[in-house]
Amino acid sequence: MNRIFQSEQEAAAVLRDAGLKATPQRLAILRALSGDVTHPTAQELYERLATHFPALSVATVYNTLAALTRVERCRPLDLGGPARFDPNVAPHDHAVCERCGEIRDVKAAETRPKPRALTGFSVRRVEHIYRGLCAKCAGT
Amino acid sequence: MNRIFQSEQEAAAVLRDAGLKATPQRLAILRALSGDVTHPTAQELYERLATHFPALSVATVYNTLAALTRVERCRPLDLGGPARFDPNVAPHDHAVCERCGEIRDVKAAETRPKPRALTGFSVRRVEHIYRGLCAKCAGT
DNA sequence: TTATCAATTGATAATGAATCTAAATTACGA
DNA sequence: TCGTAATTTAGATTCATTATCAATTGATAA
Repeated sequence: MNRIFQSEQEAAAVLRDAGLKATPQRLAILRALSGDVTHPTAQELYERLATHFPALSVATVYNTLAALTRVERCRPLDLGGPARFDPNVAPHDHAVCERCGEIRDVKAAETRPKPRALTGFSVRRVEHIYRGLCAKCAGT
Repeated sequence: MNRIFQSEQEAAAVLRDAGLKATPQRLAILRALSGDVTHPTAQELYERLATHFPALSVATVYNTLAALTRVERCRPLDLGGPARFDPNVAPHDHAVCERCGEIRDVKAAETRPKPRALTGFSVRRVEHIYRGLCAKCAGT
């Protein structure tokens, strides 16, 4: 489970431990992303932060997300459309609603197929995407 | 298994049966894509065809691929980067080489987790992506 | 055949995501 | 406090994709 960084100190430590300078923009981005369950896009994060951080640039958001990814503090999701970012780096899967676009975390299925040898291909990680309708959109 | 359309007649029939006009550009695109195992991008298909079809426009390639997708004759793959198109619409998965980018079809794993009910989410289809290294890149 | 007409095409413009650039700023160890 | 490499920023740039719309064409009916 990923948690929100309560204090700047805590967030700053995370960045420094990863060998990244703890700039105010990075702190803001890290704190905004961590604990966010909605899998925001870079643009969404930017808009959310720009209000309280007028000088922030989109480029910085992209840069920071790339840095955080390198450092295993988040993970990009390619589900079609702009990349989304998941602060939960523990292995898990995703359910995507085909109507409203909601992306929900799914516990890694126990039935998760063993990364079998695919005749020559050495599997590093398996990714599962469940596509369908969320409760709301299924209208249950 | 997907096969190559030997004759234009055959390809034309496929299009008409799907309620699509059998234009020369569509025939060319359908025939180029069918039986292609490389999961080409729209751009790649365009370049391949443009040689023998100078008047072809990229827009037409995109339009046709969208039409073929609607009609279940191919399937777009979002794996990061430009969309790729798979003429194999039978359920199967993909192995993506993280070094060279090769995308290989993988028989739908028998171990494929049952689209379980995800507390409210109704799963329509499950997608698996195996990321790792292909035989060549693993340097075996 | 030929006429008709909606579907389709193609050139280009427009949009959107993401990266690059280069100059100005800044975090942080010495 | 300083020096320096890392970082930020605005804007330009690239690349993928969609939109626009006049001109063309496939399919059908006459």
